[in-house]
Amino acid sequence: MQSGDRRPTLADVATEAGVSVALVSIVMRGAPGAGAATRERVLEVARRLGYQPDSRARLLRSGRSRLLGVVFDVRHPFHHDLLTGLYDAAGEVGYELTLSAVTPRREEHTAVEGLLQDRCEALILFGGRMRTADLAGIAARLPVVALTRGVRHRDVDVVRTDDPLGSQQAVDHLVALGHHRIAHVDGGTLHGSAERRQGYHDAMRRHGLADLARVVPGGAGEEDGARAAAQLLADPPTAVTVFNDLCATGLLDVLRRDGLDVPGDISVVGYDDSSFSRLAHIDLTTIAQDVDAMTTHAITRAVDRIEGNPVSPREVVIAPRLVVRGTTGPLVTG
Amino acid sequence: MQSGDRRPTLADVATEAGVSVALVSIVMRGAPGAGAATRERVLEVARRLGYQPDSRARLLRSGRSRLLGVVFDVRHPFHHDLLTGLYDAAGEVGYELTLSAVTPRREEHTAVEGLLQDRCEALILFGGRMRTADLAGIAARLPVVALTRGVRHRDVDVVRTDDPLGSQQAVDHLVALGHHRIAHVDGGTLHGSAERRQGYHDAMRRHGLADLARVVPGGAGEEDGARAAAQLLADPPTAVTVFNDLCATGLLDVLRRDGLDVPGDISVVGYDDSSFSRLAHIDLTTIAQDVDAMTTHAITRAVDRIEGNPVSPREVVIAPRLVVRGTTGPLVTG
DNA sequence: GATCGACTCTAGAACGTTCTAGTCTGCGCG
DNA sequence: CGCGCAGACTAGAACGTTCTAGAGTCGATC
Repeated sequence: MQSGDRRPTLADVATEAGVSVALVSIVMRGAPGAGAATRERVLEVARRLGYQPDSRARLLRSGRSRLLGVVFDVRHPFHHDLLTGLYDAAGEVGYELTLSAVTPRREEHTAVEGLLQDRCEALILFGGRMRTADLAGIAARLPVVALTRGVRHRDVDVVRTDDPLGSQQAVDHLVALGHHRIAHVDGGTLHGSAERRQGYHDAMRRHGLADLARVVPGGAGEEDGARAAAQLLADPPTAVTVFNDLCATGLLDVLRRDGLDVPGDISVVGYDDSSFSRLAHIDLTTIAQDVDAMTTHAITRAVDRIEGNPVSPREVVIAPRLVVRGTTGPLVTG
Repeated sequence: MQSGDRRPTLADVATEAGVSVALVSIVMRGAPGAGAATRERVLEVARRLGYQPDSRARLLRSGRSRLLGVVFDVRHPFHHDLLTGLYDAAGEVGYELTLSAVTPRREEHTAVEGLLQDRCEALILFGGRMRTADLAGIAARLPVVALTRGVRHRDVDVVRTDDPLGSQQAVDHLVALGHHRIAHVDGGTLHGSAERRQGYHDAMRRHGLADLARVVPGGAGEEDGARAAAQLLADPPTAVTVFNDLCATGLLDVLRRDGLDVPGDISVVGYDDSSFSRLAHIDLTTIAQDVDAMTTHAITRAVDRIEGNPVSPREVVIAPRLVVRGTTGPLVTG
C-alpha cells in the first residue's frame, strides 16, 4: 500500500523544522548542542512525520554497531531460556542483540555468515557442532563466546556449566536419600556426556561406592532412555542419574510401564531442567543450569573483548543447581 | 584481540587487485560486466583478505533491504516450529529474516521497534497481545502479517488456522469412536478460545448431540486443566476436547491420579501439537496446525504486499489436522 | 576506414546518518 | 570599544556500498 512513499529521513525533518540536518541528528541522539526550544520543536516535527532513525546508516557512519550476534537452535528448549537472559544482560551494558537461528534445514554456518555480514562486534554461540578449526577462523576476526560447550582453542572464550559437579550433585542427593546402587545413563559421544559420566564416577568413588558404579549407554532422545531402561530392568538399581531430561523421560516411561513405582522402587534424576520436566506429569528431579550467571558472564566477556579489556581465564565454569521434584525419594528397604 | 584492525572493504580489495571499487562490487555481487580472468583474480584477493560484504552499507545504498522482520515469543514452543518454516519459505523467495524475540522482560513493543529501525520491508508477528490500534499504526508504514491470531483491521493481513474446524475434527474423531458425552474445556478469554468453543458446539449440534454439550472453564496452563478436571470428576464424560495441549496435560494428570484410565474410561484431545505432546509419557491426541502452509502463506503474503501485487482475501485460513495418539480410544460400554 | 555494438572497466554521485570544523550571535570583561 | 568566549547552529566530509553514465578497446559490418 504505502510501500511507495519513502520513509522520512533526517533531511525531511530538518526542512520541515527549518533547521539543518546536523542539528536534527543532535536532537535525535539527545546529544548536547541544541537549544531547548529548538529541541522541542524538532522532536515535535519528528513525531508528526513518524520519523524512525535508520540504524543501518547510523551504524555505518559511526563505525561501531554495538551489536552482538547470537546463534541459537530453535529445537533446543534450553536455548530459549538463554535468550531471555541474554537480552536482559545485553540491555544492561547498552548492547543490542541480533539473532540468527539454526533450524533442521538451516545450518550453523549459514547462521554465522548472516551475522558476520551484519557487522556484529562479537558472536555468542549456543552449543552447536561447529568444528574447532572453523570457530578459530571466525575468532581470528572478532571475539567469539561459546555457551554451553567447551572449545579447546585459545581465541575462543567459553562459558559453560560445571558438568562434573552437576552429576556429583545428583549422586550426592541420591546418597543422602539412602541410595547406594545408583546407575548412570550416559549420552554417548555427545557434548558434555564425558564430563557428566566422569562426575558420576568421581562422586561414587567419594562415597565409597565405586564398586556399585554402573554406566549404561544412553543418548539425547527419549528412545535412548527407553533402551537404557530395558537394559536396567534385568537388575534394577534403586536410583539412576541420566544424561538429560528427554532421555530421562523415556527411561521413566519404560520403568513405569514395567510396573516399577517412581520414586518408590526407583529414583530418577535428569539433567538440564528442560521446560517440560516441570510438567506435573513428568515432575522430574533434575540438574538446572544457572541461566542468569551464564548469560551475564557471556555478555560481559564479549564486551570485555570488544573493548579490549584484559580477561583472565578463557573459560568460565558455572555451578549448576539441583532441583528436587517428584522422581526422587528416600530408599525404601524391604 | 584484533578488534583494532579494520575489516577489509571493497576499496581494500580494489587496490590490492589493481581494479576499481565498482568492478569489485560487480564481481562480489556476481553481476554481469566483468571479464572472466579479472573476476577470478578479484575473488582470489577477496578470499585472501577475508573480505566480508557489509550488509548495512549495501542495504543503505540499494534502498531495498529484502529483510523481513519476525517477532516471536521465546516462551511459546509452537513459535519455534513456525520459525523453522519461515526460514525455509523466506529463502525460497530470496528474502532474509531478522528476528526479534519477546521475553518475559522484553515487550512486543520493544521487539517491533528494533525491527523498524533495521528497515525491514515487512513485519511478521507471531501471536502477541498488541492492540489492534497499535498494529494499525505500524501497518500504515509497512506491511504487517499476523500469524496465529486474528486482527480486525483492513491494513493488517492475517494467516491463521481454522480453529472452529479444528474443534470439529476433534469431536468428529471422538464421535467416530462411539463417544456421545463429550465435554469441552475452553481457554477463557484467550485468543482462539471463542472459535474453538464455537467449533465444538457446531460439531455437537451437527451430530445431534447438542443436548449433551458441556463446556467447562479452563485456560492456557496446566493448573487450568487440573481445575477443569476436578470439576469434571463430579460427573465424568467419556471424552473431552481441550483448549490446548498444556491445559490437556494438567487435566490428564488429575484424571489419572483419580484412578481413571485414559483412554479406557475417558478420551482426551488437545490442541496445538506442542512438542511435548508427542513425548511417550504424554502421547496426546491433538489438533496440529499446518506449519508449512502457514509459513509459506505468511511469506508470500508479505512479499506480495512489498512488491505491490494485488492480494485477494486479507485473511488466509488454514485447515488443521488431527493427530491421533494414545489418549483417545473407542468408547468402552458397561 | 569510419561506424557500430559488445564487452570490460572506471569515475563519481548517492543512500541516511554522524562527526569535525567551523560560523554567527550575544554578552561579559578589561 | 575591542576582545574573548560560550552557546546555538551549519556545511560538508565521511562511512562502505550500489548505481548511473560514460570511457576505452576490440572486432565485425557497411
